[in-house]
Amino acid sequence: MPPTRTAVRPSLSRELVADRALEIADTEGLESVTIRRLATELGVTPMALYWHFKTNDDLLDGLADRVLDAVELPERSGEWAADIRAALVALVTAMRPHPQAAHRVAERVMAHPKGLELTEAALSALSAAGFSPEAASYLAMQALRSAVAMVTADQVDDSGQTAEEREAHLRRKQATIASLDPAQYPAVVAHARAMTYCGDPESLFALGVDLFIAGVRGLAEGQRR
Amino acid sequence: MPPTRTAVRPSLSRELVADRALEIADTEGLESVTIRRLATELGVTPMALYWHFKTNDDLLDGLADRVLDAVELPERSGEWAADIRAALVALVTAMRPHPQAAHRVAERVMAHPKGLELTEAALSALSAAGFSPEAASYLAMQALRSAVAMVTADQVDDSGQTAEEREAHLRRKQATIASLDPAQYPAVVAHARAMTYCGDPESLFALGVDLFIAGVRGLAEGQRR
DNA sequence: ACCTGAACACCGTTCAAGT
DNA sequence: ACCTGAACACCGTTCAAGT
Repeated sequence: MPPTRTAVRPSLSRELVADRALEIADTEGLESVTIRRLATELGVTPMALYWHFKTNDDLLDGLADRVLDAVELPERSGEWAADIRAALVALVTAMRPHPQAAHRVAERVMAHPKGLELTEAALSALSAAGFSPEAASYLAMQALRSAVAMVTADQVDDSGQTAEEREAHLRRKQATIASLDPAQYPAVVAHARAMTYCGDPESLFALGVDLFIAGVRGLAEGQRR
Repeated sequence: MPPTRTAVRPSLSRELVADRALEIADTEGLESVTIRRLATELGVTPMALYWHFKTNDDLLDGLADRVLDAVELPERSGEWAADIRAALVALVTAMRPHPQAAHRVAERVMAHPKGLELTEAALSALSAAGFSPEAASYLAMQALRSAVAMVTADQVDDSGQTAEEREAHLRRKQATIASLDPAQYPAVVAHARAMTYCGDPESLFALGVDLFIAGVRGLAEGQRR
């Protein structure tokens, strides 16, 4: 019965495949996203995926695009600091559920309509703040990278591992730091707990945004001094 | 004549292998650093490298450590802003020749004596600035990520390619941006040139450092208000 | 201590073919 | 349009063995 064939295995689409790939990336890391692995999970031949994606790289782009698809564009207020903050928060919010994919997402920003909207908002805000095109461009890119930094801040490194592996890694790391010579690295040893466990992710997230905004504000004041 | 055997192929060492790996990473990207490829270049069996490195991951750690080895530790001045700036500049200076390895280097900072020295300087400076252990730890890590961002700023994405490929990619990107609808993305189109070509890397580098310092200074003032 | 050789289970990708 | 099958050239890694 050919009509119910889709009940057995719904035919693939670029979005469907990319979403499955994103799930793999979230749980096991980006480098677990392979054509062959993905094909097996989708119950399909590796070659089937080549109809939807040119290469494995293209697949990873598709995965990143799914994250950008979810960006909810902020409305402009006209106040430059508020606008650039809103753009930054919008991007970070979309990326937070997918820290493992963050780097890829950043690379795709200029190739995606939502990414371009965010960049547009950032650039016009920075221009309004008085920065030259060169400075504004650099700061916009730095905002992008700050967003990646915020999103990946909890996990000490973004080597793709499962959640349990990463926790174990964190514990090992804290033990290592705590066992350092306090005479040689007093501040590091004193910060062992704070460096590895983040009690309140929300407040650190806010701190990251504030840091960037404060930096831009400081530079802007210097600029027009 | 066994004594001159070393003239044909000097015996391997962890540092020698890592340095060759770093060269490959610099010219062709991190993912071109494979055990087999490296073995071929060194005129040796793939398995020979397993004597010096446990896994391919360990090899990449070794490569990153070579970058950190070259860090020249700044002397402390006692003024916190100057001290954290000096630490940031020291790290960026060491990483700049190796942008492709920057991410890996950042991950190794807490596992390397030079990295620990930098962290020690950053944490004690941030404590002196009045930040809590949690905030200081977060800002120190953000400094690290800012450093990575600065180093990789020129190359639009860090997908490992040769220098020529990256230039071509840049040109293509500029063309793409320039061909966007100016009605929809006026600021982006206006910044097409500034976004893709960086006239003076030094000044942008300075801007990145200034941005971070200004941000920390702004937060510190808010903190003790 | 330091390196070789054979083997295994992965991987991306091309080409030709099926429906 | 959408997918299969066989094949090729890579890859990391284990195990046993050589000197």
